[in-house]
Amino acid sequence: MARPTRPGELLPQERQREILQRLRSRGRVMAAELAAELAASEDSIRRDLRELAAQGLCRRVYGGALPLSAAVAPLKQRRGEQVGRKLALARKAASLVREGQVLLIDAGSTNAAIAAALPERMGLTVVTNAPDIALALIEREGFEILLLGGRIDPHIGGAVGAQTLKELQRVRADLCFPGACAIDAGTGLWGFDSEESLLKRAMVEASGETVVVATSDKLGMLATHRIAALDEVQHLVVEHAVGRQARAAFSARGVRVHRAEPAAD
Amino acid sequence: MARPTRPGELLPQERQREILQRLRSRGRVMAAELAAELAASEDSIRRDLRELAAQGLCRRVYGGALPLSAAVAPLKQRRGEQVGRKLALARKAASLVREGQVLLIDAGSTNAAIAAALPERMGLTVVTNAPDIALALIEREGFEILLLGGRIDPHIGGAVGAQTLKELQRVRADLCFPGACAIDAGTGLWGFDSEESLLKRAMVEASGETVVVATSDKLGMLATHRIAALDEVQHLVVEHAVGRQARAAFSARGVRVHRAEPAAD
DNA sequence: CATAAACGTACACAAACACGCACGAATACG
DNA sequence: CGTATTCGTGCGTGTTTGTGTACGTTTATG
Repeated sequence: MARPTRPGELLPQERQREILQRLRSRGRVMAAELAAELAASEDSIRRDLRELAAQGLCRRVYGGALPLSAAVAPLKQRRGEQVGRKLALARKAASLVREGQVLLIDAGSTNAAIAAALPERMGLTVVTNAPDIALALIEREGFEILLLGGRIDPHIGGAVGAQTLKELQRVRADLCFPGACAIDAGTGLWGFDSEESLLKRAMVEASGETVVVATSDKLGMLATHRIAALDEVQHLVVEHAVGRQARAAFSARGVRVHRAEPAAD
Repeated sequence: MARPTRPGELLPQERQREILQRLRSRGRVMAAELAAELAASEDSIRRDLRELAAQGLCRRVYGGALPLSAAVAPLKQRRGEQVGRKLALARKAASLVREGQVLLIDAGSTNAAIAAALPERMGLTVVTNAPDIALALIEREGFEILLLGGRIDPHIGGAVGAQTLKELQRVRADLCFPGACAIDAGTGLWGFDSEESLLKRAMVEASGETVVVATSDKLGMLATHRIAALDEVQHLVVEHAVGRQARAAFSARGVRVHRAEPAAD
């Protein structure tokens, strides 16, 4: 393939702009990662990095590049324990997504992390009721974004209520990420808020498969509002530390359990 | 084909205007793509691009052209650009809001500044199609927020299209802030993008009063898509530097003109 | 110290490009 | 009314630019 610019592809300058943006928001970029996300060969990525470094816009390191020590602050914030764990979960969850799928992503900080971890240039369509998730995806590229409207609940950070429910019924998704719920191997999926649970229920119904991403404290927990039975949940993403027994309890009931990588740094 | 003007064809200037518009709405154009869409040879397109670049209206790159990095710098930067000027405008615009009103706020960096300048604890309801505006208000307190759903245009930074239009029709607002448009004392309000303008038009219709907040470059400017006549605009907020004559042209036609305080910065 | 991944360089190829030219149409002018 | 001029266009020419591949070198890691 020796074509400089193909219809759906990125121009070199666009790619470099994209790299700089990632550099700012993530604090680091890796060549192989960029190659996959920007649909270019590692060689082209390396060429870009070389140019950017020559312009003094980044610092090259073995494996990728770092910002010019300017935007270290966001990286430090990211180092927070909770955030590190969520990042690992999010990465695992994002890895379940396949080319061209339609994703239904609920509001919530864990789901926001998942959205941030989604690969670009895979022709993904994201339907969400959360402004922060929509905003994060706008600032990246290559996503078809569908916003669910309605009255916003400030505590949830997204639209809920009848209007949202109604809009949701016009959507069919492949994969659904209902936000923070409690999940129990015997009784299924539970939510804490009435209206919120109603919406999550509708999301599960509107999707082919459902992925539950659960921090450890949500495992084996019950709550007041029933969202779905366990056989409506196809995937469960848990933290690395979750023991074999706990995982087996779910996989025995037909749920595919995915364990996140141990939080690196 | 060597005829300058053939019945169905575009004049060079028309073509260039068309290119600029695409550049605005898509964030990039490619020579081959334009050639197909505008029914011209790539050579002509390249000539156009060369001229536009010479005029400083775009940046040429191998394969096509990009907006002048200022315009393309996704929201985050654009927001930070003319903060001083926009802040002054936003403050003035926010001062027009009265207790308990329902506001209809379009997407755009200026409008985001207005939303940020809105007073809390006034029982305001904000209806918006922009995730960033919704998010900013969630993080404050005392606002009732209604999100308009629909497909999101990444360059506009908000929902547009048929779905959004439909949802909008279920809303009545007191005050409307259509985002960055061109305004002319003779012909009224104009927009740059077709779908975007359609939405703005609907916003104006759904509101009791309309407030146009215009940076100086938008005054007396025309564009391709008509949004509203001048008698549908009740308020115009302009920068401090705008001269008496320009202001009089509007106030003579029944528009209340508000001048922002001089930018402090 | 062995090994694999990441890196840089050199090269070939195709797309995109700039330039010059000729043609057709509209306009200007005697 | 005929001729000259101007302008935009398409086509051929050679050049530039970005990309992938191949191969040797450097770097991190156990």
